[in-house]
Amino acid sequence: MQDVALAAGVSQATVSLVLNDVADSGISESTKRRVRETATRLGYRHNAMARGLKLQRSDTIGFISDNITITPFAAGLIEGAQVGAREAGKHLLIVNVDYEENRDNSDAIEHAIDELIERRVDGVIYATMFHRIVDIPRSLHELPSVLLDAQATDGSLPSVVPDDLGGAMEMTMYLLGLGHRSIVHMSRALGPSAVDLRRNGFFAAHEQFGVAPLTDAVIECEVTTPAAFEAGMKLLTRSDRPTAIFCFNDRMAWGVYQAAAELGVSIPGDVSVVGFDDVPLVAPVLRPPMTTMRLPHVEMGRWAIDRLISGNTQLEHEVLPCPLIVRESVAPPPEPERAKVAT
Amino acid sequence: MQDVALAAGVSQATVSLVLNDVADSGISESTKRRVRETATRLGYRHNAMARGLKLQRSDTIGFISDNITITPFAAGLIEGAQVGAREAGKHLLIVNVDYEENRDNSDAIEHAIDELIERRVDGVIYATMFHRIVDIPRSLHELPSVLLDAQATDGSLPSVVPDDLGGAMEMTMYLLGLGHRSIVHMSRALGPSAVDLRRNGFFAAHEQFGVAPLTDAVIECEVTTPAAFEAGMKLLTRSDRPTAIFCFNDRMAWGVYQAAAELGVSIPGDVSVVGFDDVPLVAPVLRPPMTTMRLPHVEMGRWAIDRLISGNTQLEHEVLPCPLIVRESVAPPPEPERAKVAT
DNA sequence: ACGATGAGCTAATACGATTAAGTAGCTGTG
DNA sequence: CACAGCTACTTAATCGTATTAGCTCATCGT
Repeated sequence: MQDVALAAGVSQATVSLVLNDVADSGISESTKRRVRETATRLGYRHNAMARGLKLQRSDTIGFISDNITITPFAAGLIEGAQVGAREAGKHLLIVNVDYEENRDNSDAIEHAIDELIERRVDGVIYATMFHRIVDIPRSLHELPSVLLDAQATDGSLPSVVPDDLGGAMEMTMYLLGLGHRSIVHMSRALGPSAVDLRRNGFFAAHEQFGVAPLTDAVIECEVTTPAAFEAGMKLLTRSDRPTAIFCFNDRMAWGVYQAAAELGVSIPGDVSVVGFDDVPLVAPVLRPPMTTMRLPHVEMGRWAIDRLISGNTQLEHEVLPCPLIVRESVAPPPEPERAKVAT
Repeated sequence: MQDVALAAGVSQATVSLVLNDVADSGISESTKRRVRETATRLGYRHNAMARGLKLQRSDTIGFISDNITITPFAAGLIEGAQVGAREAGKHLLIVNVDYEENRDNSDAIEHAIDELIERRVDGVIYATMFHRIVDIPRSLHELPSVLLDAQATDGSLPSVVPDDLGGAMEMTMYLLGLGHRSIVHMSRALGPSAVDLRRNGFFAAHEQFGVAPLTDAVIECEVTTPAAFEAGMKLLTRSDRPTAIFCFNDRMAWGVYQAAAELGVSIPGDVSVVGFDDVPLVAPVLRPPMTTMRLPHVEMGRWAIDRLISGNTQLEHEVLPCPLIVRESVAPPPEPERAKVAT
């Protein structure tokens, strides 16, 4: 700026006033033009660190996430946040932290937060790739923070999560509404919120509908396609084969698809199969395209950043709806063959 | 720092020397301890902006990428870069830019680069999600930059890309080596480097092996699972059905799997099917698990960041190998049924 | 002719750190 | 006892910007 000032024959202060378009600066148009020209000619670049130092803000938002690699979900969360940030003239400083369910890595997280604080980020988004409940590192309270796809054990921070409960309810109601009365929920052992909530939604829908769930309505296995395939093989060859299978997520549903294909069981003719998450590379390209619940990742990312930027200090806990994506894997239950007693 | 100094009864400079562990600072152990204690007690935090201003560096690397959302590849690239950055004490400032093949968005990219320069990032990684050739915005030359999964039209920047050519050759050689003589390459219209290179590799392998490729060895369709399914249906019902299908990527290969299932064609019994990319959620969980080439995303991300941090100014063009991941979708070609003339 | 007014700009300072150059006090030496 | 040399600090300049109070000068009204 000093150089530009010298070359344009004005003071450094003038350059600052001109380049920042300060209202009421009282700089004449001709000077403004001259300054701007010189700045471009000399290839002047603002120095965000100096400016940040003076202004006491960085226009940067920290984004801490676990295991970005493993899941296809990170992208949506990041994109939502990114777009919102750009609109507000902010940038995203993304830090990835490895997370394993059994390993305590709070050190790594604390460290990441410390570094963000040193950079004087305007706020922090703490995102997890699966909806779950987390302990909040103390230092997160030193600055505005929002939880993304997670909730605090002590509820001490605002957060945004998908409506797993409502989504699972809606999906189950949808199946019940079509006449299904023997629905199995294929899921994993309880633990992460997403698992618990979806299962609760499954039962809540039955209750609301006034239909008793099957006695062994839930079958558990690992959350992988091959594991779900194995489970599906058993399930579909049972004498009391259910008419609909509601899978915890799309990956598992795919496994059930594979089992059905192997056994010559038709979807949705013989059995309806639905998933959850709406993974773009999977759900719409299965044959037949799969009905599932969409996880509002982009919207959640957006909510988090907007919340942070708005400066709202209220302790909110936002639950965003999961839209039902109807495709072709669901049909009314097949007519029972033997007894067509009374229509 | 001033506050800490006051509270500890020393000068601000001393605090700086202590907290930065400056060698030969000649500060006594007792003073050091006292300063550190006071700093902790007062909750002192370094100010990265002030430090950056003074030191003229930000310890931050800009990461520009297109369409982070659409592909499952971004995660690997980012993770590799992230890990390398952390080891070097740097951070990643990630900017996402929308990219559509037909839309010129160089403005958005220029803008993103400008903002990174204003933040005085130590360098920029410019990543694309598909290996292709890009025009380099002028401003990228103002600071150290590396191209990730892309090459410059004018070759003016160092870059790292996967060995699509070599990978496709290796895969084709593998099939040829097993005895396959009628191999079809299912791909899309020429354009992006990945497409061209893999196709070239396919033909180069034939040449090197001294085997003439089929006359209509390449069939083109859209790069989606459903499109590949349609193409696969046609291909597998042809009278001169090939013994092996080498698909441009895993998504397409999946479509061929679907077609094979539909037609009762056995993989790999009747036809061998291979893909490319090794998409984690797809290739290993198909039935049977699919043989494919792994794209070294994490390694490329790592190479890019290391290259940037090393300060090496040489104009390198790194090509990283794609390992062949052998699973179960390949077998020797089936014995021809009619003519077992001369073994 | 002269003070008031306003337009158009500048000088000075602060933001929070790093670091080269100094200084005060002590010790050992010839 | 003078002084070099060391230890353990401190002083002060500097990085690039934003901002406010104040300065200069031309113009205007009376």
